[in-house]
Amino acid sequence: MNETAQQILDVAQNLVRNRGYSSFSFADISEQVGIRKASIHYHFSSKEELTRELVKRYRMAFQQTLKQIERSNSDPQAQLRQFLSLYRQGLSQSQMCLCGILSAEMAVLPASVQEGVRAFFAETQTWLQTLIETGASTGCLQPRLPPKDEASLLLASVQGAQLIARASEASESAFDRIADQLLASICPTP
Amino acid sequence: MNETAQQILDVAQNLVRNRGYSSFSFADISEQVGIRKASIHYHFSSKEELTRELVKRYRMAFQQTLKQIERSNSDPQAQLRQFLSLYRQGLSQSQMCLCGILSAEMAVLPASVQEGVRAFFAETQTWLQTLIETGASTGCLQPRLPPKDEASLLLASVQGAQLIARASEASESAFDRIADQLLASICPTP
DNA sequence: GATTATCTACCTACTAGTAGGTAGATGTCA
DNA sequence: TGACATCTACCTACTAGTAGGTAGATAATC
Repeated sequence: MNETAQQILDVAQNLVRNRGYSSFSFADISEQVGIRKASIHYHFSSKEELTRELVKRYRMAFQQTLKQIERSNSDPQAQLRQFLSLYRQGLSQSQMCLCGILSAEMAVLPASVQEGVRAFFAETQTWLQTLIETGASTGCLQPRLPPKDEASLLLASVQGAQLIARASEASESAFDRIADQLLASICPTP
Repeated sequence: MNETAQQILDVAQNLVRNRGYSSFSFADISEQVGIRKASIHYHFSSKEELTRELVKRYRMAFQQTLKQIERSNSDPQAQLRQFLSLYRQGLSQSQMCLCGILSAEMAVLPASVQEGVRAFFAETQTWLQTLIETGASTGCLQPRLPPKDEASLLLASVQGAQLIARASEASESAFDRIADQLLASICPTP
C-alpha cells in the first residue's frame, strides 16, 4: 500500500468518523486528496473494499495501541485509565470511534465491513475482559460484575459518551468525572 | 396531522432507527406506506421537514412516557429501573433510540433537526438529573457523582449499550446485569 | 546503448441508477 | 363546485463505478 492509498484512507477515516459510511463519497475524498475521483478506483476497486481496508487498518492500529498500553503500564488500573483516555481524546475532537459510528449504520454496511466491525468489538471486549480478570486475580481490581459484563459496561459507556457528546454538552470534564467513577467502581475501596 | 401523515412518520421512524438519516429515502417510505413517492411531499414538503416533525413527535412521546413513569412510581429507584427498561426494550428489537442514531450523524443533519436532537438530550438529561436530585434529598438514592454527571453516565451507558449491541453480542441479559450495576451504584448500600 | 514492452498512477468522459423535489392532471369526497 | 389527496411524468444533482487513454518510470531484449 503506497503513500496515495494511505492518504486516501486517512481522509476517508476522518470523513467516516465525522459523517458516517453513507455520507462520505468518492467526490469528498478526491477533493481532499487532490486526485480525480476515478483514480481512487485504481487503489481501491470499490467503496466496500476501501471501507474494509479502512476498518482493517484501524483494528490493527488499535491493537498496537493496546499492546503499547500493556508495555508501558504494569498496573491494570493504570492500563484501564489509559484506555479511557483514548476515548476521551476522540471525544475532545468530537470524533467518534470508527467502529462506533459504523456500528450505528450496521444495517447498511456491506457484509465484509460488518464482519470487521464485529471483530473490532470482540477484540476490544476481550482485551478489557482479560485486563479485568488479571487485575482481579492479583487484587489490583475488584470487579462487582463478571469480568465480561464489566468489560461490556466500560465499552458501552465510552462509546455512548462519544455518541451523545455530539448532541449534548457532556463536556470533557464530565467525561473525566464519569471515567473516575467507572474506575472507582472496579477498584478496591481503600 | 392525518392518518397517512402519521403512517409516513411511523415508517420513517423505523427506517431511521435501523439505518440512520442518510440511508432512508422517500422511495423506501413510499414502498412501505403504499403511496407514490411524490405524494409524500403533499404531507411533508421536504426530507428536512419530515425528519423535524419526526423528532418533534418522538420527543413529545418520550416526555409523555417519562411523565407516565413518574405517575406510576412514587419511588425514584423504581422510576430509574423503568427508565432503563425503556432502553432495554429498544435493544431487544435491535433498534436504537431515534435521537441516539441521529446523534451519530449530527454533522450531516439539517440545522433544524440538529436542534431537535440536542433538545431531546437536554430534556432527558434534565429529567434524570431531577430524579436523582429528588432521590438524593429523600435518601432513596445515594449518588456518588454530582447528579448532573450521574445523569450523563446513565444516558451515555444506555445509548452506548444500544449502539454496540448491533456489533457485539452484548446480550439482553448482559444489559440487565449492567443495568443492575448502574442502579446499585446510586442506591444506598443496605 | 537503443528498442521494445510492460507497469504505475493518474486522467477525461462517460454510464446506469438513485436521491430529493416539482408541475400539473386526475380522482374523490362533502 | 371546491378542497383534499393522490397520481403520472418529469427534473436536476449526485452516486458508485467503467471505458479508454496517456505520461513517464521500469524492466527485458536485441
